[in-house]
Amino acid sequence: METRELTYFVAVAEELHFGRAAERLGITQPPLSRAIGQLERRLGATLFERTSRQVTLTEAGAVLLQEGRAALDAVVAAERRVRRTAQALTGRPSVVLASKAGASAELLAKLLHAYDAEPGAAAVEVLLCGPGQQEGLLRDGRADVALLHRPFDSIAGFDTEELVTEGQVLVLPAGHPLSTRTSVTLAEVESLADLPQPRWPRRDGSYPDGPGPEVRDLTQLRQLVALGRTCTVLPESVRADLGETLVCVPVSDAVQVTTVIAWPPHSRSKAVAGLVRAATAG
Amino acid sequence: METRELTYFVAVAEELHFGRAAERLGITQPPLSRAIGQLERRLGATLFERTSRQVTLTEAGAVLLQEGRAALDAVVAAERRVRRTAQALTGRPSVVLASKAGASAELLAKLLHAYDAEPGAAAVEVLLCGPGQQEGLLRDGRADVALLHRPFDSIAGFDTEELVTEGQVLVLPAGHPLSTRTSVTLAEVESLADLPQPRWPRRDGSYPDGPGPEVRDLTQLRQLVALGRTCTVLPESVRADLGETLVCVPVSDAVQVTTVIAWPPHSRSKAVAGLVRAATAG
DNA sequence: GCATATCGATGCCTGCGCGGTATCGATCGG
DNA sequence: CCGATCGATACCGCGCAGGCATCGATATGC
Repeated sequence: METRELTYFVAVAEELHFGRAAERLGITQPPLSRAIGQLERRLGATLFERTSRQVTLTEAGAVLLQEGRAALDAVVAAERRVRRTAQALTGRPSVVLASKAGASAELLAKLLHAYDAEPGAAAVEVLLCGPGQQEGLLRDGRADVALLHRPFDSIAGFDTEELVTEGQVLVLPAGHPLSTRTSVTLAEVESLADLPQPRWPRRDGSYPDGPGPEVRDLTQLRQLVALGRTCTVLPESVRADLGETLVCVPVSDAVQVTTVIAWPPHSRSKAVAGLVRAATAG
Repeated sequence: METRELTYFVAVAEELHFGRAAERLGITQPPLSRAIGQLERRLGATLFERTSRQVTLTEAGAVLLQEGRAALDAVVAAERRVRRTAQALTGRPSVVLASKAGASAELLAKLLHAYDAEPGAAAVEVLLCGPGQQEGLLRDGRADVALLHRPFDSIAGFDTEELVTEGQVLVLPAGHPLSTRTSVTLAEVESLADLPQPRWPRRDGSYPDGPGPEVRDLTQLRQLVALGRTCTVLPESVRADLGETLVCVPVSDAVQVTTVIAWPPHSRSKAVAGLVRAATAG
């Protein structure tokens, strides 16, 4: 199976429409139809059920979508990492570390400081991204190592080391009735009709339904909390960079959040190893 | 990057010889040279340092070998798993479970029994293989789920659930001086000049140097122990199928061995989920 | 109910690129 | 210095990917 065929298949499987998929791929529809047909013949499996009005995935197709995405990610990751190591030879080597913007800020600072002190430390490019994106960055080679937060981020398929575990706090606008409490429960948080929970984007970028505001990052979120439009439950460490207008109250029954450092399981990179060492030593 | 190019690259990287690599690939040397050259140009990286007498990997080449193998495995795994799910639709679905021949026999039997009792259980094909091979089987899709033994097998990149943890015992021919002891230490085992430790094959099939006999599986090993040519340290559960001629003595300071059930992190398969459930429930 | 639009499949053609043969050029051994 | 080894290059032919035109099926509008 060639990566070209896989790319074509994934495009059709995602669009469920040959014409749009072809457009996305920058080719015309006929060769795409033929490529998929040929792939099906070679695999001995029907991947799509198609009428002239509708295209649906078969079970075999669903399997190929899942596995094929992983395979394609692995291929482009290989490509990117080779490019980067080649560049590294003509300059100071560098690693890309992905972290959620705003999360684990203090930990990240300490980590970078500790690693920089190591002899032969590489330049660390920090890639701050939205929640749920680090996984993809790590999988397709745009990042070499990432800070993830269990149980929110999936660590499936990566090697990890635990760094810190912390409880969660409710972040409220100052002056809210609950802001003087010493502790609240999740049930109380969810029943706050005046401060509906914010809605985060799914993998595909769409938002679930609900009354709360749509948010993409912590800066937005902080602003919306300060404006009294929402409240949110976050790991304790956010306390560090909250201003005067926001208040934290521990949530007694929220799950513990563990920050882990994660990397692709076969990483050969000395820089990644050094970062992991610096992280776990600190 | 096309999988064909990756396959070519891996062949050359493994052989470090264009002629032999071409032969292995079933093509002639010139197109192979061109394919590699083109790949290097497209990646903007030199992958091999070649004189007319010697080919060596560059650092970028080493990275591509590592990542490229993983990527190729992912591609062929996708292919195999699609083929298998398509077959499964025209008959009873089946899962392939890989386990080291001879290891965890009792656990495996219990697991299969428990799973068979589930409603809608798939047929389980058991693939008994040599030590260190399960990882590859799972990675390239020949197996869907495997029983691994930490810390011997690498679980990097898989999802796992721990099943049992056990100590290790020294397996000796009956009548050996140490066979009457209630416990021994690793130091004692290693100093047994009359019974040198057996040598297991590496990934590539070659054997390390040393005085002990070369072994490929537990049956061979058991026979060699019985013949008084070697001794070995194995998890306790081997006691179950040792005959009269072999004796076990607990090793006080050997690492604990954990048997885990492992599967590719994105597995969609109900059968795999069922097996994992049966394993952890038992 | 007929005309029309939509959409995937098919037939046909062209050009690129993969693979083969022949050969060159560099390096090492005798 | 000659020959053997091995990767690179030149040249050629064929297969296949991709484009255009069109077909057949199905849902939609008047």
